[in-house]
Amino acid sequence: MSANKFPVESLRDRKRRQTRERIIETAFALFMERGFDVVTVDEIAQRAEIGRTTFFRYFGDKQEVVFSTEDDFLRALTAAMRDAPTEPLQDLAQALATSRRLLLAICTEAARNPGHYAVYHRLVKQHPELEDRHTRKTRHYADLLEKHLIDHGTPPATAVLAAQLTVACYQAAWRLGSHDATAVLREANDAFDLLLGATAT
Amino acid sequence: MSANKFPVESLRDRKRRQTRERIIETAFALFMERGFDVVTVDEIAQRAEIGRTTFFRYFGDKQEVVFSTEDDFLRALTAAMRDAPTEPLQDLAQALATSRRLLLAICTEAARNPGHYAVYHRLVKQHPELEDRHTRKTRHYADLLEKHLIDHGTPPATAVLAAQLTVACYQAAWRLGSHDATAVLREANDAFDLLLGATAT
DNA sequence: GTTCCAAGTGGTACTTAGTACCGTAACATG
DNA sequence: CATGTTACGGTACTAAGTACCACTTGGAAC
Repeated sequence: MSANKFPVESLRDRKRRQTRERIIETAFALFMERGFDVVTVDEIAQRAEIGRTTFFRYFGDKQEVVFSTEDDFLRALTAAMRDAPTEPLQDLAQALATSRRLLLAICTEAARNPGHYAVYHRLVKQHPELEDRHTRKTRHYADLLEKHLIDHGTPPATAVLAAQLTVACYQAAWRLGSHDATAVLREANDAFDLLLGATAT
Repeated sequence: MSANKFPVESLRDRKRRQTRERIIETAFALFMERGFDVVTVDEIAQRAEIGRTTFFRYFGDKQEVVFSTEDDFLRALTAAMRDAPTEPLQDLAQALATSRRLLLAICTEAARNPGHYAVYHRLVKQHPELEDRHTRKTRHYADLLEKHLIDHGTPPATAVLAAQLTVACYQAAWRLGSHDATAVLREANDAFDLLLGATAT
């Protein structure tokens, strides 16, 4: 179950990884070229030199290809949560400070691959159905943040709100949105400052 | 184009409204009975005694039936925006107060039909693809709020954030979520109080 | 290396959502 | 009542996603 990173990647694993990457590259290229909706799975499969069936073995549906980096973000987030200090978090301000730091971990991970992020950003912004899915992802982050806060002693109502406010800052940044990951990160921080600045005064 | 409410509803209009309502009722009944994903459009059409083609004439896709009350909410929101005082809105606190009032208008409209809201709530919570669409609706509200604020002099960055924070409060209420519209309304207000309470201190 | 098992692959066939088109029926208007 | 417009339902099509099956390939044991 766990990815024991060093039992040497077998030939099978390498091939699997390669075809996965080939699918992703092919799909993104086609999507950017002609738009997500008009590109068929058949087409992606052909260009990636695999069968249609195989495509759906790697990705549950056409949209999932677009969100293929999701796992990396989740890993970054859970790692950050694991490393977070275990002080009890009582009020909204404390909760926000924590979830802000956790969100930052995700953005930082995204910034590790600026090119990919830029393409992702454009694609999602241009296709409502992809943005729907993107917000599902965001909802999931909110759930994880919320759980983390509750586990650290934040009252449920406060935790839920803090999580939602945090993703709201992220959404604001996304919306103001340059296609640049680090810019989004900066804007998210600005949003937090604005929010907490109001709090401090 | 505009619904001139009094040229007396023609026979055609009445029929149209009736079939529309019949489709909605039939669909909701089936969805609640067996789940959104397993009910086919064919089935809805048969039970509603219309052709499959007609279904898609009334609703762009299967999901749209679930969100058939959307128009009412939008009407309520735009009406509230029209009636809103035209003082200039500068800082985040002012912007939040305004968008809070506007959001309230939507919730109030929802509370006018508690039974329908309860069913809607259950359905959406049980089906991720519907929740995706639900958040698209919420995004749209955010866009409208944002525009309203900007039109009333709020600086763009502040407006975007205020709009996102507002829907965050709504989302928190939704998530804490009883199936009851008035309860959601109350919880949303609590969320605002919590948020602004931090602001005031 | 040969054998054997597990895993990955691609093809066929099926269901369903959604679109385009067309002839027909029902309403509206003079 | 005649005529134009709007709504309707059927047929046929494309594409996503699923189920199933026969085939191939990598891994491991002997």
